[in-house]
Amino acid sequence: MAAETKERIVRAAEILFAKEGYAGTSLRQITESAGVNIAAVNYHFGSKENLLIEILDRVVGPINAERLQLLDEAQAEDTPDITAVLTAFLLPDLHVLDELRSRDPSLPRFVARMYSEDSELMTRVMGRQFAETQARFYTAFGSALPELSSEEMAWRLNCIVGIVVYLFAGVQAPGMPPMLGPDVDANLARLLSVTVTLMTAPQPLEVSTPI
Amino acid sequence: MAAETKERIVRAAEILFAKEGYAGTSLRQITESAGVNIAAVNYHFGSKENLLIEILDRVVGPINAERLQLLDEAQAEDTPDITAVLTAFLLPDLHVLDELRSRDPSLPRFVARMYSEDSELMTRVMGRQFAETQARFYTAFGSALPELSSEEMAWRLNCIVGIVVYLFAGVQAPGMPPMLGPDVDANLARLLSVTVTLMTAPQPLEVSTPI
DNA sequence: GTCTATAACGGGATAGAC
DNA sequence: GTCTATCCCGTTATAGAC
Repeated sequence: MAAETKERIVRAAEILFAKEGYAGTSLRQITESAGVNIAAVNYHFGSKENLLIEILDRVVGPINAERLQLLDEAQAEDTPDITAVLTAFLLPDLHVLDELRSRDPSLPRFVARMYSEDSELMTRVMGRQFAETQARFYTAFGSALPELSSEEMAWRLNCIVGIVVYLFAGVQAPGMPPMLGPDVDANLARLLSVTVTLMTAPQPLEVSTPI
Repeated sequence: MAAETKERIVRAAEILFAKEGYAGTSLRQITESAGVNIAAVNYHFGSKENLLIEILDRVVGPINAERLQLLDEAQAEDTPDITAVLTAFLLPDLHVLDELRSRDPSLPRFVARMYSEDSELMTRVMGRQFAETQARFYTAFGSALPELSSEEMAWRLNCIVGIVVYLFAGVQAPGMPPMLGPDVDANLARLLSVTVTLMTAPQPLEVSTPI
């Protein structure tokens, strides 16, 4: 029963963390929602913080793994163009988002929350997860967009990360349809149409500083 | 001393909320950091939640006020083009971001946090603040981009909001320069170059659904 | 391996003196 | 308007029975 109890805790905790935040969720809520004893979290994970780390790794890990795999495939034959590199970057996000959403509609927000939480813990986990991926993609984007300064390229890539994080946040203005539909391919196409344009926009002129 | 004590509490609390989140900040932290008595929050604001609402209003209110004013000015003579409307939309963000940053480097993150917190409270405050602004800008963007479907227009505008929220979050990859420099005009120019391109990208084709 | 019970502590809020 | 003292509750974590 050990494995099942652990799983029940993880499934309950990730939803609660997504809805209420890490600090806003108590072990009582988690264990009650999971239908396990209140002592089970500390028995199986050692502490509330270790539970969060496990959940973070489970969510972020697959994104990076698929990103690197898609980039490998795109680079197998020749230098991929910007659409191919962006697809390798974005598609894993949409897959994970879809998987999270299918488990619980509020679950994707968990990822967005990680980005606006500044704690030492988040920086550590996210940094460890994203280090390799970042270097690989910076190089790939640089090859696909040789005319762009690397600084501007990184800046625009950050804009795209902002858009993706916002998708995960699932912010929905009243009366507006959700930003993502049920079809992953359609979502990707729409996202590519703006992000490809964004990355290939002409390099802006330096603004002259007044005297 | 009443007014000063209230101010001291607000200034201390907004920084702590930005750094640790609402749930992650205790009244003891706030009052200690403000150098006031622990009972002062409940005396001046009634509750911790009312304190948050006051801080939220103070941050979000000026953004909307300036947005509407700039839009009024842009619409005074004739129908403004997309750059003018986007400037009215984005410049107030950069102003507030700059003002927050000058008070404390971690303060802008407070705004980003509001977007990823899903609580009933956030939805209520943000909804009340943004309702009028949203309607006015949807119309203005529609006039500036008549060839775009209103649904696609709203979708892209959401992408821009995502970028702006990410700017407020101040996420900074290791070894990368911050996304915003000290000069507001330069920041605006850079932001406009990608957002104008994003909004004026050709309308994507509908993805045909396979049988 | 899982439970109950409880320890040890910190949380928000308030009563009442000054 | 500001303080001290305290209430009452929920928090994480653990000890020990089963």
